[in-house]
Amino acid sequence: MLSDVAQLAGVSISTVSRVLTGRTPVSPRLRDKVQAAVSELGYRPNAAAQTLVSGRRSTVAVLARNTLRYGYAATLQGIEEAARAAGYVVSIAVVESEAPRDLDRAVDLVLSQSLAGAIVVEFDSLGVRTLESLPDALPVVAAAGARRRPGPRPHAFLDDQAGGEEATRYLLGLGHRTVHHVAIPSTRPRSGRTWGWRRALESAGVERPDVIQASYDPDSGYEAGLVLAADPAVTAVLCGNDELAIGVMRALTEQGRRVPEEVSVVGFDDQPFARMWSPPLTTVAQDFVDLGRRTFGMLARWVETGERPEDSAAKPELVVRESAAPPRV
Amino acid sequence: MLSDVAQLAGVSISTVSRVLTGRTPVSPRLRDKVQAAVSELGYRPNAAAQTLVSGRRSTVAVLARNTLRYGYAATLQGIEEAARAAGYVVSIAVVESEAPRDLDRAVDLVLSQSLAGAIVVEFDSLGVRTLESLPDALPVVAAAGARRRPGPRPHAFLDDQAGGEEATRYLLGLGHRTVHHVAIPSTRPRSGRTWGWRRALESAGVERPDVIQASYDPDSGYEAGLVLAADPAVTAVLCGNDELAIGVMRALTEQGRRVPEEVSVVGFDDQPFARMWSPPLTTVAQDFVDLGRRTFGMLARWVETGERPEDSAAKPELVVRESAAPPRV
DNA sequence: GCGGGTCCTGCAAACGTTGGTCAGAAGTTA
DNA sequence: TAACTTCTGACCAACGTTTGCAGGACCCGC
Repeated sequence: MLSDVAQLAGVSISTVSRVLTGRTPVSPRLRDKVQAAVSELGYRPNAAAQTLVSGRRSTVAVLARNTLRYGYAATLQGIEEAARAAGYVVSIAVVESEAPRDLDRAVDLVLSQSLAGAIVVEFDSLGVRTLESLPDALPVVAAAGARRRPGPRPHAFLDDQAGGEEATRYLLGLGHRTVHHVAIPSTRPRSGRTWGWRRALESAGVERPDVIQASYDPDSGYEAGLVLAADPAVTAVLCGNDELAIGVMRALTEQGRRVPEEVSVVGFDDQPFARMWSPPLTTVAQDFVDLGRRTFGMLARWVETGERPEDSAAKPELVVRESAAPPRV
Repeated sequence: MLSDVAQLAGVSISTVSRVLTGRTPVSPRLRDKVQAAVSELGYRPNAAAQTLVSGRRSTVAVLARNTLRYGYAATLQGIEEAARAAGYVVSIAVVESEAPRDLDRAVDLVLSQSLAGAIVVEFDSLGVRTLESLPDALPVVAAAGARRRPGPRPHAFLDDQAGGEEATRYLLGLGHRTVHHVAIPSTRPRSGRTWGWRRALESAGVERPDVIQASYDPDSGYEAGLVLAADPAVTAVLCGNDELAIGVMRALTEQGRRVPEEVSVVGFDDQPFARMWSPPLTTVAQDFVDLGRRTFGMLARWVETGERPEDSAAKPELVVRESAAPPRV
């Protein structure tokens, strides 16, 4: 309590407040006395009272479908890191499922706080819906996987379309006739890695196989791998993420098709285990931690200056390791 | 603002407050009018004002060394899930390094909020320091990896000592003469998986090799694997976590020692990729998500009833897959 | 030594809720 | 129909801070 400090220091409450906020000059003599009293009492300002009167908010909420999967967790880490450096607290709310009540629940919880702003991790279609259900008055920045044209809310994104294109061109460049694709669920139809893969094939004038739709998990990659293994024409596979890639590779090797000698496999994300796989996984590295930092940076600037930030993009990078090779002739 | 709602509904501010808090009965007629006004205006109570006057807090902070590594992220997920269900918001603060200023920074940020309580993820030695620097007045529960005797603060833990013991006995039971161990950094000397491994060897009356000390990462497992591979007497290795295990396996196979035919490897944690490895990894599964839920449950009960909770424990479970086998005769 | 200016300090009013107290209305019983 | 009980609704203080305003102390130059 400010009044206890004031009493111990023998000054008025407002002087203590001024010393602590630092906005108004206070004479060195009183300042020292106040600081001594503060540390003697171990005083901590009451956050509720502060935001009530000053309107200053210093927590930002993160809404995400998941916090465990690598991309989400890494983005969250980046956000937290940047927020902590800037003196903001970050709170999290996961949107459990597609069910409207789960969305409402998460949004309610988030809005029940006194927020400076919010970040939604828009790596999936639920993210898009989440973004829409937040009030317009709240500054919200989205951290997105795929590039998209500027919309009502600012986005920081990873240009995974460019990544998909690059990886596909790389496989084609190795001499493969075409590239198969095991896709993660996509946010919107014409964006993302799948679209990049498609464009690369088209601009190379090459036959485009059907997309094998999967989820995010290795199991689902394994299923896909089984159907791929059954088709002798398959020599190169681009997977929507690294988990899918290891599932695919597992199925392939179990069916006696060697990677990369008979089939090349490329992943996406460059999760920590990717380089430890056997063979070490060639994959498209996405810097999620940096995405998180950037997203928070945009939000903080918005909140502090009042200027709505521009979208920001970063290009993923192909990391060549050993799971892809030229086809056997 | 409550007054806007009151005006629109044609009632007094306190009536609106009564309707919203629900503590005092209000006639159905007015209640409906108020609720209509609330939804028309999209009114949300001001959280700062509420906690200021009522003293009710509904955010819990989580302090952790890391949020990306599997065990931490999964624990966090469990905490968040339970908290959301109970209507609490969770905020996170990572303690970046051993440096005191990083600890202070995180603790300051956490304490700058109006907290109901806090949880520290005590999987490492920094966790125990964090626990110590939180004020005694704040309800704090620790989520710990290793069993420990009851201390000043309540703990929820995973009994990884039992897990380490079981895994070691399993390898011995397969016929291995002894079991080598690649250890993660430990919180305290006589606890955890390493201690379990040691006890299992001792009670089997078997020679105990030196511990190979590693960090948490595959690279460090790889280093360890290299020294293990050079020693022909090594036939079974228990690793402190799954990342270490894959690093070890990679080094082993690179050096021409086949897993599990020549060397058996067992991991710890059962991360999602473990069952997709080749060979699928035999490992000690720890339910971190459940640990998180339990920890939050303890904290919530404490906060709500005022009774300090008892420690709670869960035993990990050995998941037998294909990376361990009887030694060649 | 005095007027004018510069700093500093303290008083008091907010910020948006909650919840206790009290008055008045409605319902019930004799 | 009067008196009594039981609710319902209005008013107001309080929560712990920040900050505009005004007055007090001190310093400088004339």
